[in-house]
Amino acid sequence: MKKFDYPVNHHRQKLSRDYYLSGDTLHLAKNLLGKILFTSKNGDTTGVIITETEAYLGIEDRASHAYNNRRTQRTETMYMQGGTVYVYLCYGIHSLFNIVTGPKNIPHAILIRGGYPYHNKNLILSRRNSSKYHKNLLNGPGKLTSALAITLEDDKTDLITGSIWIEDQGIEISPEDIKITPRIGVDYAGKDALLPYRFVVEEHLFH
DNA sequence: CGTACGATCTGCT
DNA sequence: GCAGATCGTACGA
Repeated sequence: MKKFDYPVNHHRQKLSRDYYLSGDTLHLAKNLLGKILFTSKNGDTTGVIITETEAYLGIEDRASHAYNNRRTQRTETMYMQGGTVYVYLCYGIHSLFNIVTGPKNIPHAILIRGGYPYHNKNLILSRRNSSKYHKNLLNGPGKLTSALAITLEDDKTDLITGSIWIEDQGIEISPEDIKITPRIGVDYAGKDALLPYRFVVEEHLFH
């Protein structure tokens, strides 16, 4: 069993506006693997290592909410500047957490689909109604938001100034440890359903 | 207005 | 492995 070697000296480095403004959403989706996603709720801060992402490439991507330049009350968030949080309700139950990327009016987003406990593990466990870590604890976008107490009210939060943010704490994921697959649950997207826009850290790195 | 359905999870079999 | 939960959103009448 291989255990990931965390950096000893935490050099807390919150990701900047410029990071999210990059127009290369596929690169960002890969680069976000290993970064730490934090939320602060009622004075409690929790953080998870991002281990799974999916890219949604705006108006030309049939799987994207913003396909064909669709602008509605819900999708308006996707047209905000990079570094904005996009949360929407899925299946009537789950709040899914996305990061808007690129400049204003380019509605790209990255769905965060999985993580590994990093900070305040006890609160993460209790929010997930679990007594100990197991491999299915945070392996899904709804589980992740549950663990971090992210709700629809967090939609439009700014990752630079708000109570949700992402840090680089020096965890590097090498390309050979990233599995690339089609996205999950987008069968309706026709040929775009097969695009290799899902990025998953090999499971053996964390447990 | 009415209705169909979803970037899912859980519990039960 | 599968059904049921559960409600906001999108879109058409």
